[in-house]
Amino acid sequence: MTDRPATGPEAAARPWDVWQLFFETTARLTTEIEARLKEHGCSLMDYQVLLLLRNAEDHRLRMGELAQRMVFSPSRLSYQVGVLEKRGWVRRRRCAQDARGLEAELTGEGLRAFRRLRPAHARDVEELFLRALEGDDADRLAAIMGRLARTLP
Amino acid sequence: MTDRPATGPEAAARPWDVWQLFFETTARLTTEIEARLKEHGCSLMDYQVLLLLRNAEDHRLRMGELAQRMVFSPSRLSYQVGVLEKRGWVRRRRCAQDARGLEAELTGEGLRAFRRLRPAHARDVEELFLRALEGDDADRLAAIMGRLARTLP
DNA sequence: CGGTAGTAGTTCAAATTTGAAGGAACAGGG
DNA sequence: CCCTGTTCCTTCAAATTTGAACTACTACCG
Repeated sequence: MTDRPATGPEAAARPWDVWQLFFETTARLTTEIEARLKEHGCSLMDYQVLLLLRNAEDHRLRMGELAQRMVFSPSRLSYQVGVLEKRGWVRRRRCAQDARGLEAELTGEGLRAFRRLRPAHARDVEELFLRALEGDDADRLAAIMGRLARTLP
Repeated sequence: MTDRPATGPEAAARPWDVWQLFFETTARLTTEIEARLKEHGCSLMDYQVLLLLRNAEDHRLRMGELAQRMVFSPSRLSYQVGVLEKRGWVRRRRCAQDARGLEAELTGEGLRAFRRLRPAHARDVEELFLRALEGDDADRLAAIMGRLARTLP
């Protein structure tokens, strides 16, 4: 008797191995996607900020909101927006409702940059991530990620 | 007719949404696990290096091999091992077979540190990751990650 | 009002990460 | 043996990330 009786055509994965595989694969995947995007002069985090702003109402988001969605600390977001601002892709505006707050707003230049970067990045994600998902993998993965997200604090 | 006909009880996930959810959830998960591990005075990358060395033959690995498995650039690994070395958890030894190379070796101190850290970290991974996996989620996730890994360059 | 606690972002120094450049050792012709 | 090209790792400067202050403003209570 082993601790892993064969229960089907696929042997059951050991929980800890699943974690390790998940962790390593995630790192490899994002590293590769990042490397390809950088050839076009943009980091993955730069791109994600542009994406979030583009999808936002009026192409703007409060700094705090943006930090939440990027899973960034406040200071990291502040730096990140600073970089994009210097590049002319984003602008900071004081928030009308709350004078403490700021909004990051996508500039026309930023929107053009996003549109320019999107095709290549979409192809990279398609090739490196989506293409590997077979059958209902995408739905299963989405369901699993959704459960993980809801469990998180 | 929409572009997403209902094909079952669960609506099909849009590919791009799956990618975004995967990306964001991964970030939240590792950020939280990292934060908890750090309360015990160790970063997640520190821990991963200790883990790889502990599982290696003779508790040693070539720097290059370690870099590959950590998905680290050579310079990043060099720095990381330097940190662990200063802490007394790892030692560098010149490689006998190839005088160009070095091996990172876990010290007794390092092994003790690993054993001290493991319980809490295992609980964190259990609570934040494994607990959210229902039914055959673990197997499916492992299969998907395996396919992703094999697709990567 | 005035005081007090809490919130939103920024800033600064220290730690980490990146990417280019360099030094030493192997490999394999010529 | 002596080149020449390659591998393995380190080093250095610049860019990024962290975490602890710090500033300005809001919210609420007396």
